[in-house]
Amino acid sequence: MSSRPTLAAVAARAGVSASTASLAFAGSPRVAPATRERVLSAAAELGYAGPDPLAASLRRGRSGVVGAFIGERLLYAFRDPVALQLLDGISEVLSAHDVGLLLLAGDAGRPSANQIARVPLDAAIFATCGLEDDPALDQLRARGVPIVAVEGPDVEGVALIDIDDRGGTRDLARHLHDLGHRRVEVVAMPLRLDGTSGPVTPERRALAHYRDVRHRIAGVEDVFGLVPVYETPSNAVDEGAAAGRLLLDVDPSRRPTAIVAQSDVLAAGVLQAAAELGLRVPEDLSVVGFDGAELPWLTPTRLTTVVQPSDEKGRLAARAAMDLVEGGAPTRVLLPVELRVGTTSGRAPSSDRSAPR
Amino acid sequence: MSSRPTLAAVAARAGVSASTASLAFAGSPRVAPATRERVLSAAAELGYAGPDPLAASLRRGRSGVVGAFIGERLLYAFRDPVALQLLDGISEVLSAHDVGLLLLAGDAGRPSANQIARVPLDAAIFATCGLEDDPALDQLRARGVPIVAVEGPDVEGVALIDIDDRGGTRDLARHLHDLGHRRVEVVAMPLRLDGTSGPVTPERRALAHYRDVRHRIAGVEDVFGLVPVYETPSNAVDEGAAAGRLLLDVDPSRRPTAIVAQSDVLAAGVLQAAAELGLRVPEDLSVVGFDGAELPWLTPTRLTTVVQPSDEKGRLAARAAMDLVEGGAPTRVLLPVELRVGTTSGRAPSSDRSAPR
DNA sequence: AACGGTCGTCGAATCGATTCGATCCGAGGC
DNA sequence: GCCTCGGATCGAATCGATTCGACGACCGTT
Repeated sequence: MSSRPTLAAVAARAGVSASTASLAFAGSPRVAPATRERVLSAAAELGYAGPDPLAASLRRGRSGVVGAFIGERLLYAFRDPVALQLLDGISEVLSAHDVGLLLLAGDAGRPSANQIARVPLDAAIFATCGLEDDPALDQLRARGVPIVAVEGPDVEGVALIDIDDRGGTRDLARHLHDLGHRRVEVVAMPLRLDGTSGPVTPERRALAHYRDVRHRIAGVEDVFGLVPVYETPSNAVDEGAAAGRLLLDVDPSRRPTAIVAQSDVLAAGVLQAAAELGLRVPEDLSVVGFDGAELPWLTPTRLTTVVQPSDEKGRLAARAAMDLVEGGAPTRVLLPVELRVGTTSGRAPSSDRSAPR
Repeated sequence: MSSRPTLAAVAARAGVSASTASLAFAGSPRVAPATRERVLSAAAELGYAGPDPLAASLRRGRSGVVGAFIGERLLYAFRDPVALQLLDGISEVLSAHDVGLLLLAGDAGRPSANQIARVPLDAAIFATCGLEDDPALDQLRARGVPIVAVEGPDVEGVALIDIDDRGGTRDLARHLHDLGHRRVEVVAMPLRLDGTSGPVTPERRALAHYRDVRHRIAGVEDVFGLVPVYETPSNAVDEGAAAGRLLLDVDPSRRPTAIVAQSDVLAAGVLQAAAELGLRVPEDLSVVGFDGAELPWLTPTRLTTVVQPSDEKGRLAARAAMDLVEGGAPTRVLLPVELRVGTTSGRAPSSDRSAPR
């Protein structure tokens, strides 16, 4: 009936002071083994399960919890294999430090200000959201919570983990160019999460929230100049398929010979659309993706893509977070990516082919 | 340079007592609007972002954090669409209460005792793990943390959210029986997470950790009696495919005419294996799943399956957790499921057919 | 003018540990 | 026999808020 026993109660029963009991639980070498034993068995008798994490956190000034901000609703965010690997990497490192991982994703995709205010965070990782004007960002900074951004907002005082989106897409584009492709179109991930889809206008592009999306467009343009970009409302297979149908179901003379999807998931959708329309890949159409995600159901097709180290990204982000907690200064990292040629890219159809280089 | 301002500092600057300042931040109606204003602007001037969650939590005795235990490593757990929906449901409800969701999954799949001890939890939800002898369970109970189990451990004092696994599989089995199937085999999810795969012996079955797996076997046996059960090491498409290859690549006279996969994900794998072996579904083989998961890449195939309300399960679990936090008594819920006949089940091949009933 | 009732503000106790410097004790050195 | 040293334990301050009962002032009654 009475409330749980406290450290003081245990100490009293063991005949030691609270400070000693605390030391005993912390496993300090300054307490004699025999004493520790006494304390521990007193605790067992009282059903004391160890120091209250809340009280300990308050005193220590650390909560042992790191928050991960997910830009979308959980359900959608984790359909993305890259987001999943990222989070897995984060979780792996945090666990090793006995630190908890708090998921922050609201109903509308964005955690409420209230929620952020109530939750004790040692650090925050912006995992799949890239808003420089995110209100949560200011809120956290005001509170003095260290922040790590993964391909996220590039702001003073924030640690940054980036991958070479632009270089990677450039390699991809060059690969296609070498194969003789000249009519290339891009299927883009959302530029911001407002449900918009369709051809991307310059105005729209100026509104882009996500740096990776911008960079992945820029990489293609480095090689092909201005290309049509079609924005999907969400990074999902079916949206890729929908975009694919629109771009491919046109007069063959206007049909692109290659599609650069900004993610493997979108690319899978485009492949699906191509199959529906009876287009052979890569004979009639090349499709390339980005991420190097594991999509077992794609077998035996192997997507031409750019492999990024998603899990390493997560691990680095978590380590950066732990570093900041320890008082380290924010750093920036740029991770390399690697082109992986699969079975979905080939020479441009002969009627369209230009002599390579 | 100096540390963050405290409530006391803000109060001093506003010329009120700490208690009043606290009331002001809490939005209590007992504080005069003018005073509240003074406090708020004093806070703004000092760069005070609101009461420290840790201190507030300690005093209140609530941390505003609910933990979700994931039985596996994040990466694998969330490949399962059902787990994802479950978590999404949980997240939705918790967000509405301004409560944070802490993911507990260790490197080896199991959070370390240390991690659990350090993290302040108001309640814990056992989301995708069903161990009655989980050490974490005892640890949490000792600490007095309320627990909700989702198809999880059935223990005194724990709230339980269950679905009708047995009834659902029974419906599924009856459906197959009505179609004339007599040689039926089960592809099971892991009975416990130790990497084992292969035919399930009675001894193995006794070791089963997961109630849903046991119930889903029992449901089939209610109709067909003892049937061969093949255990997969992990609930994933490729494991389903591997199992499928083994069970289907045998002499046609011994080949099952129907396979009951314990999840849609496994069923998808079996379908893949069947395709590789040139078996037509449902003409040569019927395949049924469980869950009613959304697997967009399966289109246009529609799996015959049992639909369970995964998201509702999550929402109920979260509500149960909030209830327990408020001091409510643990309850048990059994959610209904519904058979959904798709395109993957049909009459048993004529050579095998027995006259239905 | 005394009194009852509100409304707003304040004091003080409390939540449950951690931690640093001080203290105490016995053993060993000279 | 006295002094020192080191290991074990203890006291007291502290972390930063919340909350309840008390208190003072002001208003309207009778």
